[in-house]
Amino acid sequence: MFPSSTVENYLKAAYLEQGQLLQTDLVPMGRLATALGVVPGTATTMVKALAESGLVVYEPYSGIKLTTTGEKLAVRVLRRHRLIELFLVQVLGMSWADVHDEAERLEHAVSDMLIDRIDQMLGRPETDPHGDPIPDQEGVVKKLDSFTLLNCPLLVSLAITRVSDQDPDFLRFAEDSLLKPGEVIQVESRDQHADSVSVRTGTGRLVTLGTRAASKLHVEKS
Amino acid sequence: MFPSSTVENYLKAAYLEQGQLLQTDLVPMGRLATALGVVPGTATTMVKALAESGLVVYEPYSGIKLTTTGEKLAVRVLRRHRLIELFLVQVLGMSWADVHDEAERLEHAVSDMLIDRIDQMLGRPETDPHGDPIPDQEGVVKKLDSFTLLNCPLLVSLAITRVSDQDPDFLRFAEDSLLKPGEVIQVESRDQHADSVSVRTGTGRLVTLGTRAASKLHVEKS
DNA sequence: ATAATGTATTCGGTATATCAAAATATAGAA
DNA sequence: TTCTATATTTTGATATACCGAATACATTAT
Repeated sequence: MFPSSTVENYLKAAYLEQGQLLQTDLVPMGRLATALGVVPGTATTMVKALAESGLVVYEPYSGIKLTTTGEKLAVRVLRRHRLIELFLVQVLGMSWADVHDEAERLEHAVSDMLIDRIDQMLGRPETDPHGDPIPDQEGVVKKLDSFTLLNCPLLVSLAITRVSDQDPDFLRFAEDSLLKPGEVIQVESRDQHADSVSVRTGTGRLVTLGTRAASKLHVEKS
Repeated sequence: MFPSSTVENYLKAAYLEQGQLLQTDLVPMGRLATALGVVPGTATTMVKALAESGLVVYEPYSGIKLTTTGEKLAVRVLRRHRLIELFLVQVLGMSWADVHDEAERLEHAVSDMLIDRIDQMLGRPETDPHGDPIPDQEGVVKKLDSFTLLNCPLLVSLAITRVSDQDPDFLRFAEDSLLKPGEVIQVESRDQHADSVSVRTGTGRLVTLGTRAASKLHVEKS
């Protein structure tokens, strides 16, 4: 059968969590439950059903890992989500700060036919409004961006490529500070003890960010 | 709370059925169940819940009627549905034959904000691709069209205003026969015994329809 | 090695939405 | 009026997805 919205959300969450794991390759239950906004017990129950359907591998007390099938489905959901986000910004003129929530619901409702049409209309784009890569029809995801404001070289011209946070308030702040993808900036200095990073924006304004925020801004040499 | 997709579908179906009742003003359970593709027992259970929530008035063994609240909700769903259909045709270039099913899912996923943007982008349209009226923001539905091919005058120039069937195959047939909304035609003759109606299309071609099909084509003097 | 801590799992329940089949009501025919 | 056909309701189950609280496990600190 067709995966329910809930199943799609579990797979998507597992995929995204998997992408930012450090040591192991298993996503622990707690992470998954938090990401989905459910209590751990619910995640356990659901994950067992997903394992039953061959979408994840479940190691009790350790965590889960997507199977090839599960990953394919997750990537397709991500493709829909990101194409919709870009469509909403480019065609409907919505703010990049608001498109995430809208896409969160639409991603489960659009047909493959419609998504392909949108993809075509947008010219087969490679990234969404936040700079996240859009998987292609075959499910291939371009893995790029090496630097964040925390580990990039100082005093060289850099272009923002990605802002990895979906909170509308943070996104509006980034927009107002000229830190949207595409903007050119330069990191002036980092202060280990102050836990901060100072950035010179395109207009010459100096913005100081905490490392938490700085780690969300990805750049490449420009 | 917010109505579920299912509740929205029940209200929408009730509204549409209510609109084509003849004698009574109560939609019988059977009609509702058929429209929704569920067994009668399911409809009964659900309708009791809807009555509990004050969305319908339920008369056991007779049928249901939407309350003011229920009707408002139904009309809002219909507004979303029809605006989406038109958007898919006008902006995404989809065929009018295919947009119904797509809209059927999207209508439950779009926000009011997005719908208003779409409405604005389309120039506050009054009808969808099938000629059905689009309720405005306040929920006012323009009730028009008086004639169908079954009761319109013969041998006068008429414009198709509405095609009241959502079956893609029928819609494709109508399109191919130049019987889409906007097309100008003329009814040549009706034959009671043959159960048929003969129509001269814009190109001078003669198309003969059964009364069942003819009743789905609405016209106005042009 | 054992206790304490934090994470996971299990268990008993709930809400929503559905079906199949049995029971019952209504309306029309005999 | 009684019978019968049709429509409706009731009943008992099922599937999905969730919560809260009790329990079990694993790891870390003592």
